[in-house]
Amino acid sequence: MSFEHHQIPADLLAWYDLSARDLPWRIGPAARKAGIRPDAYRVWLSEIMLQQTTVAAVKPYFERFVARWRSVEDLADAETDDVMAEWAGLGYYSRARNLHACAKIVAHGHGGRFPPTAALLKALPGIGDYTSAAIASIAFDEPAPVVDGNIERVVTRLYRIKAPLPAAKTAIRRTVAAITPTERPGDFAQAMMDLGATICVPRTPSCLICPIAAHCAARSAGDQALYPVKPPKRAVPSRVGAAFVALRRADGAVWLRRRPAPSMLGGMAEAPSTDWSARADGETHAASAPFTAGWVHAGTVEHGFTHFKLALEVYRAEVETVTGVEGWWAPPDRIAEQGLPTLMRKVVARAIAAEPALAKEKRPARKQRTASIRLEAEPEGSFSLVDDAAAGTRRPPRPRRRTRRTSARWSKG
DNA sequence: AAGACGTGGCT
DNA sequence: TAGCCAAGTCT
Repeated sequence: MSFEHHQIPADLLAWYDLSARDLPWRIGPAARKAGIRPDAYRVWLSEIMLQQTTVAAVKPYFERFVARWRSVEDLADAETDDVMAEWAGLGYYSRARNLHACAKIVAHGHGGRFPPTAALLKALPGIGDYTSAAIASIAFDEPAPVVDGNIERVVTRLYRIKAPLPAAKTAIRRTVAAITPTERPGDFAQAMMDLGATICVPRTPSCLICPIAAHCAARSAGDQALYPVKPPKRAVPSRVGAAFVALRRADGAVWLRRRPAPSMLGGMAEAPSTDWSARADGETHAASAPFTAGWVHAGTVEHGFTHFKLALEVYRAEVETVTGVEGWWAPPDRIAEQGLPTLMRKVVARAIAAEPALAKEKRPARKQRTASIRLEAEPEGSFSLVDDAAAGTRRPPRPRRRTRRTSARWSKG
């Protein structure tokens, strides 16, 4: 098989010329061959956003970022809180912090130009092995070995690499370096990623239409499903906590504060919440309310993170004002601008959807619809309360069975 | 160097 | 449903 290695780039690039995905941060293969290079700012921004994140999720964020900040200098001059708020919902928020730090270095330390080699790029915050190679090859034509999850899959199949990840990374990188062409290295990297994303997919790869099936050892052996070999996953533990949503009686504004930078969701806005502990009960929640108010249990929000599951008990209270604690009021029509991560959007949505305690006493008990109600950020920046169960949206009916929770009323002290 | 770090879509 | 997975980086 090895005597055919030199054919891989040619066959793959021929396929890419016809089948390249049209993405907002890309220039097409035709433009690239005409000597046009993509804007390094857009390449960098897209690569940071795409870390562990799907293309579909990234697209609207990318469009909003480049519309708001047209250059790396613009982004460097933005307020960090604005950058964080614009990032809200994309996840892995240290990326946004590093993004802004990187923009400042490039704008004020490198004259607004990204350094053009992988080695130099890798010194910048948020740019590691993959991203440095991707930017260097796509924006600057350096034949740096680009290795992401797609390419790991493609290469372990091409060469039947049986060593489990991540130990196999060194061998994979060496292999990618050996087949990366000096002509069109950026298109080669993007072609490999397109192949992994559309044909050489994890479960059932479409080998019949693969442009490099002829060079694939796993395809020959028929064991392509075995690669890449990965270690078993650890079970994810559960944590619990409570969140407190104060609503200003006058206008329905929500009291928010900022989470400390180095923590989970660091630097993002939140409705004040307790620590998220491995084990806790109502007593802990009560003692941890941020201030005294008529807190009423409004339901539970469940949220899955990478390394733990979280169940947050949501309490709401209607108040005149708040004193003695750090934070700010977010008017109801401006909640979308506050930079609430998805977990906290769920929390606020749950609290707003909960019926006021007084009304509740007058009405017959009604089943809670915790998971069907959500806050949705509209593209224009508005923020709407969506009730899937009532609105007749044509989502497949979700199996919903939720134990009715009694509203516990208590106040601090 | 293994674990922290988000979220949404798909099976 | 519950798990798996996605253009990784940092410590």
